[in-house]
Amino acid sequence: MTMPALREVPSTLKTSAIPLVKIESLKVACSSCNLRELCLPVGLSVSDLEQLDKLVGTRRQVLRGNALFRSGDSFHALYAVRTGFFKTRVSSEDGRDQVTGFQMAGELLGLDGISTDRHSCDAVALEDSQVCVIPYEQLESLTREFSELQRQFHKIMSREIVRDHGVMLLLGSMRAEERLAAFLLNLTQRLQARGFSAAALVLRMTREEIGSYLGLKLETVSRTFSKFQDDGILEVKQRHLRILDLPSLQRLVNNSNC
Amino acid sequence: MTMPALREVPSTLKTSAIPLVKIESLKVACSSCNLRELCLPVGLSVSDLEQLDKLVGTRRQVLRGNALFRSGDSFHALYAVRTGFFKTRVSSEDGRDQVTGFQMAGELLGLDGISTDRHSCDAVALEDSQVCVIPYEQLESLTREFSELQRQFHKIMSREIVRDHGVMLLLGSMRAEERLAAFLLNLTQRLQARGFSAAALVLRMTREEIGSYLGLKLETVSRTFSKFQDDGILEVKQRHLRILDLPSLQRLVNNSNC
DNA sequence: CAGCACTCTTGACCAAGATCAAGCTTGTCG
DNA sequence: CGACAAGCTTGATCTTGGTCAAGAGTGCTG
Repeated sequence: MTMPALREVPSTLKTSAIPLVKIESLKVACSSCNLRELCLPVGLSVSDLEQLDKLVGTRRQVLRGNALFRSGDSFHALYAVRTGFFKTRVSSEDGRDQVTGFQMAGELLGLDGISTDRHSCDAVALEDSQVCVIPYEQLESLTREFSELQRQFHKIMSREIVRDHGVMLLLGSMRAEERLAAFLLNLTQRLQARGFSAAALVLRMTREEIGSYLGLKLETVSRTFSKFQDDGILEVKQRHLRILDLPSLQRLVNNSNC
Repeated sequence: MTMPALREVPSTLKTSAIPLVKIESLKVACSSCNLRELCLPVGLSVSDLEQLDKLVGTRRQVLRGNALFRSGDSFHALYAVRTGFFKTRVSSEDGRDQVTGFQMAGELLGLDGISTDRHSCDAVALEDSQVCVIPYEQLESLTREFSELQRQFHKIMSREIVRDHGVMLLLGSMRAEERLAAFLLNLTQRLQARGFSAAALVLRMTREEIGSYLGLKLETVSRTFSKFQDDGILEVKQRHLRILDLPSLQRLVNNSNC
């Protein structure tokens, strides 16, 4: 599998400046989407699902390196990743970036925008991707009518808060090896839930992006990968990983100080 | 002002084991609460507010060192801090804690519980406190009827997500002085929004709790306080702080590398 | 195909913050 | 009042991960 260099497209060319590719022809209804057990529709009845189908009309393609939205963009919709892979990041005024998450198929993007009607982070595609557009006004109306959808939506927001707390725990109290191990375990769990092998994976992000997410420098990420390889825990070939000793990884995360 | 030692009450005595003090006599309706411009009611019409009054019936007192809820407790209600001060914390399996936030009057606790119907963090009172109990089932029903309340509730959840991203940025990319400066600025802003002086404040938490929140050890927090005092930025007397040079603090957060 | 841009790896060295330890302050309680 | 317990400060030392630098791998592009 080829993995060409990801050059970020200059900011001026991003988001609204790029003609949005809408893909109505390839329309797939939520009710027949193979992600419906992972995405917004989880737990919905057939009739609720039909309502959701009316809501999620358009899809949008985002090419690698382009932003789905950027900090400051006005907020109109949530996005469900249909194919591909994203990162989200926040920036401080003095230009420092922090990757706040990586999103794969079935995961929701844009919840940050609800609070102020403007997005407060960037969402950038790490490979050519497609998202389902969920107009927010309409979603709010629909959740007022269908309590199961409302419940599911609230759970998704709450889950994001819980996830963020987990990242804080990682950033605030784990050492480099523990952070990387926790990251890898989380990735493989999510890939497994999508039917991929738990043992072999291809990273979609650079060492620098992993480092930013984990509060480490790229050199430390690289060294830690090498150490895991030396210890027989991983096989690392650039972005291709094979997990050789899952229990060791789990031990690193749980029994860290032993 | 006295500040007696905070001994944490043993876990077995907490939450449900302690007879909950319900304070119906002191009932204050949301519509006449002096926190209504900071709390859930923000932006609601008079008629919506009257609905909210019906929902928020009981209050509950939580004494210093006691938990309002703990990780694993089943989730029934959100809580709005009416008086006092809380911390929330998550724990990893191997016993490490991470303080994920400090909550003061008007702020909401318990959003973490929505995702799995169980709380995933502890909320502990740092001083004797009172909270308004917001039964969650009823809140959901009410938000289906009143779109302004719905909108406000969603904004609060989203704001929590955005706040968490800010903490990740802090934990992932700032140095000790910057972290403490950012923490102090955040605290004073929130105190100011509640009508307190921006220049003088009394910390409700220990150095260790600040350290946990900021991903630092208590000694580092203490040393950094001392450094700020030596630099003429702060006056530090145990938990009593006076901010002498606000611009310097702001510069520390923004122009960190200059 | 050559050159380039980007990413990754590795080594040498450095520094921020952790750890360990001692002593001090403040408030509690018998 | 005196002893004790928490919490805080400060010093000395150590460790982890950051910084700087060089070089190698990979794939794109002219």
